[in-house]
Amino acid sequence: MARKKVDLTYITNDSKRRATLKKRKNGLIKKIDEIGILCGIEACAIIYTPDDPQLEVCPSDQGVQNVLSRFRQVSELEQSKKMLSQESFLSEKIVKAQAQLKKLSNGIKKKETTLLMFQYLNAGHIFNNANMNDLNNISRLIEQNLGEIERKNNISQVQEVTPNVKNGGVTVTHRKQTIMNHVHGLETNVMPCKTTFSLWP
Amino acid sequence: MARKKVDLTYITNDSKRRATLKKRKNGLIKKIDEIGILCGIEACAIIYTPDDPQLEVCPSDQGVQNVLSRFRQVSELEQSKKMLSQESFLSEKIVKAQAQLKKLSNGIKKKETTLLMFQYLNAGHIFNNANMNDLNNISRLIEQNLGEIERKNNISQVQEVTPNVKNGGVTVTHRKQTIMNHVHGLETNVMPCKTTFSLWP
DNA sequence: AACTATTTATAAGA
DNA sequence: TTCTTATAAATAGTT
Repeated sequence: MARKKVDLTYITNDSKRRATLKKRKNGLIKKIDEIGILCGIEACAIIYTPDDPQLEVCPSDQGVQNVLSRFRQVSELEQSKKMLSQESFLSEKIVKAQAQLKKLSNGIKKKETTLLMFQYLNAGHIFNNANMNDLNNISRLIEQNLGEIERKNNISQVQEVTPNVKNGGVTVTHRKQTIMNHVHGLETNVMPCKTTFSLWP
Repeated sequence: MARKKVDLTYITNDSKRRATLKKRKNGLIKKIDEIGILCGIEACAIIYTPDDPQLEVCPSDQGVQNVLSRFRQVSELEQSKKMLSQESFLSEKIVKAQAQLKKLSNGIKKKETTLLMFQYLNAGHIFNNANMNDLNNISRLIEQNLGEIERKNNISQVQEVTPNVKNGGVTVTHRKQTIMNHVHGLETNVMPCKTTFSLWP
């Protein structure tokens, strides 16, 4: 918007294109911030720039930023020592991480924002993986069953998958326990986040 | 931006706020579109409006739109018949869905976009669930191991979690198989997507 | 990175 | 609400 009407086609000139991207990215950040504040809604934008490996976060929610940087630190740490697999150590880490997250997520709004950020981070490293549809199926599945898992903390009964009308779902006690074992055994083997976004909550 | 300088505070007047949201939302869509075209990058925005349950998708990628609507149809279908749990039927559905996705994801770019969309849809229904941190941990874990699972399609060896330097990871053959059982047994018990976004890829 | 001539977005008004 | 218009804001080209 200036000096000349934009013609909406790919800018082939490299430096010109990078300049435009920078300017418009900033404009977009501002707009996203504004619409959120003015209209009292959650808004964010993702700009995927393959060449520029920078992850930006709006300074509006310091809590989320803290979570993010902590998350990234853990990712890097685990990347360099992938071999750690002592269950006691790992489950201790999970408990700590959960406590931190719970502390940060006192309001539902904050919770939602935090979740979004994790989703995007996740998307970042999943991009380098072919099994996205599998992952999607599995995460839906697990999400659905986690609540039940937590309620029945002491599971000893070995049971097969059977319909359970009262629950409006399926009873999978034995299998759920096995999933939890997985989590505790492998949680910190985090994939490095090779793909990056510009991102604002 | 007009007639008066905006003061950046929440607009308390209801109709005014809705009007502003509508205008600025449109502006944002346009900007997102433009930056993507001009700079040749992937860009999208999410605007979470609790009251307006509409999921918008830019008409730029018809393929993604198709996937989305199909995905939503499946979600609704499964919501109304949560009880289906015959493994044969379900794994057949998974195979079909995977084929569809593969067809749509011929380029990496398209693949990335599709994944983003699924992530957001996911975020939508996870919002109504308290276990987001658990889910995040688990999905990272599973994502990491799925590639290996697929390679070893016929797993019969029962093995405990042991360090495996050659893989740069952990051998979890038995447990992985169990996770796959879960997937096949429960995949279509999809949570309804109660929360909605405005969304553009 | 800063500047400015313009275009574009939009707050208020009709 | 939708349309119009005066003005603020964003930004293309320039330095």
